[in-house]
Amino acid sequence: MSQVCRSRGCSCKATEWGHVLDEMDCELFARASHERVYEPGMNIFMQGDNCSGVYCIQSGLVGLRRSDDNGNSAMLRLSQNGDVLGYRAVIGKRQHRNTAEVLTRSRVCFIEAARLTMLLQRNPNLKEGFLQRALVDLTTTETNCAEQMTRGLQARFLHLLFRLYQNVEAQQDDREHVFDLPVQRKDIAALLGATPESISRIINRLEEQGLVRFVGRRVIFSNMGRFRAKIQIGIEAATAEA
Amino acid sequence: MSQVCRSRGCSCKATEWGHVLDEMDCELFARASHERVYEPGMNIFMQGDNCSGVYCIQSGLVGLRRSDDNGNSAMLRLSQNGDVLGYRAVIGKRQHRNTAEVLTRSRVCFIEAARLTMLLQRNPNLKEGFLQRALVDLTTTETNCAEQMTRGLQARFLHLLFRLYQNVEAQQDDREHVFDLPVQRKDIAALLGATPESISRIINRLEEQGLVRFVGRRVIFSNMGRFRAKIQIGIEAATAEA
DNA sequence: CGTCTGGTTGATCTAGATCAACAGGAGTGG
DNA sequence: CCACTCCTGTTGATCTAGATCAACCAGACG
Repeated sequence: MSQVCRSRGCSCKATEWGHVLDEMDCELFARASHERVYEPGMNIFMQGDNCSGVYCIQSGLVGLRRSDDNGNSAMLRLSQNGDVLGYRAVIGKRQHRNTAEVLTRSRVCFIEAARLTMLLQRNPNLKEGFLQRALVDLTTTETNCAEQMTRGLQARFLHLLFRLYQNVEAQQDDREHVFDLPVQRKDIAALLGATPESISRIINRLEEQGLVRFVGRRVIFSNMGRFRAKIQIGIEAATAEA
Repeated sequence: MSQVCRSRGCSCKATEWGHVLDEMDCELFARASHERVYEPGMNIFMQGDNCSGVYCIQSGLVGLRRSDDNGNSAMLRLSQNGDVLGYRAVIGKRQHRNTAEVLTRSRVCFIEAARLTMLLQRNPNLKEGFLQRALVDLTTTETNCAEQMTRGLQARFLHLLFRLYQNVEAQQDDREHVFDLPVQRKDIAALLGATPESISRIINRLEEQGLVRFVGRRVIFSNMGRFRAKIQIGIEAATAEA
C-alpha cells in the first residue's frame, strides 16, 4: 500500500506515462521507481557514466553539460518539470553523453535501466509512451533550433530569462518579480550559443531600455508588463511560422 | 507468393524494420505496403494534406518544403535513401506540415496510415522500430543543428554539395566528378539558412580556390581529392566534438 | 598579500544580411 | 520575328550583429 502511495507522489507516472499504463502496470512502475531530492551543485549523472536508468524531473532545474578533452565545457540545455533524462542512453544502450548538473533544488524520479527494460518488454503501451515522448522531444529540438537560428541574441536571452523566471515562480509564488539566476554568465552564453561578452552587452542594452535590472546574479523586473509583452511578440512570431 | 516477392523488392522493410519483425509480420508488412516511382517535380504529399500514410525513400532525393501564407517558401531539409517521411504525422495524427517535393527520380515505399496503425497495435516490436528511428532522427537533428550553428557557410555548403554528389554517384556510378544540382540557389540558401546572394559569393570563392567549377546548375569537381580532403576536415571536427 | 575566477568594458574585425541594380533565358503574346 | 515580362542568378555597396582580443575590476581564498 505504501508503494501505491508513493506512486501517487511521483507525478511523472501519472502525467507522463500513466495514461498508457493499466492499473497493474502502474503499480509495477511505481515499485520500480523511486524518488530523490537533489540539492544545487550535485550531479545526477556524469558524462561517460554507464547509464544506470532514466530520470524524470518533477520539479527544479537541471542543466546538461558537455565537456571536451581540453577541459572546456558548455551547458547544452536546461531540463525542468516533466522532462525525462537518459532514456536515449537506456534504449540505445549507450553511456551518458553529458553531465546532469542540478541547478536548483530538484525532485527527481528514477527508474533503473534493467527494470525499465523489463517493463518495456512486458508492456508495449509503455513503448508507445516513450515513442510519443521522443516525437515531442524531436519537435521541441527542431523549433528550438529554428529559434536559435532566426531570432537575435536579445530575443533568445529574454526567452531564457522568462523560462528561468517561470521555473522559480511556480515554486516560490514570488510576486516580487525578482529572482536569482541559477547559472553563471558563461553558461547562459553557452545555452544561447554566444559569448559571455555578448551577454554582458545585451544586459546593458536591456538595462538602458529599463526592462530589467541586474545586480550580480539577481534579476529585477522593473516593468514586468513590458517584459511579458516583449516576450509574447517572440512567441507569437514563432508559432505563426510553425 | 508475388506478395513475398514484392516484400523482397522493398528494401526498407529489410533494412529499416525487418530486424524487429518476425516472418509472419514481415509478410503482413509487405502486403500493407507498396512501392511507387516518382519523377522529379512531383509531390509525394502536400503541406496541409491529411496524412494518408508513411513513406520510406528507397532511392532518389526528396526535398521538404514549407510555405507560409504570404507565398514565401523555403526548403527545410533533404531526405534520401532510407529516410522515412510522415511517421510523425501518422503517430501524432496531424496533417503534413510541409510538402515533399521529388527532386530526382525516386523509388518510394508507402504504407497506409490505418494499416500501419493496425500493425503497430499488433506488433510491439514495430513500435520499438519506430522508437529507435525517432531516437536516431533526434540525434541527427541535434548534430545537424549544432553544425548549422558552428561551421561557417562555406563549410556547410561544401557538406551539402558532397551529400548531393554522393546521392547521384551511387545511382549513376559517375566517374566524371560532374553532376547537376537538383535544386535552385534559392533552395540551397534555405537549406543552409542563408541568402541566395551569399551562396553566389561562396561559389565565387570556391571557384577562385580552384576547388569546384559551376556552370549553371552543373557542378564540376576540378580537384576531387582536395575537395574530399576539405570535407573530411569538417567531418572529423564534427565527430570529435560529439 | 598575490593569485584566480567571473564578470565587465573597449577597440577592432568579419561573416553574412540587406538593398539595389542588372544580366541572361524562357515564355508569351502580338 | 520582335518586344515584353517574369524568373533566376549575379554583382556591388553598405550595414550590423556578434566574435575576438585585450585590458581591467572585484570578490574569494589560500
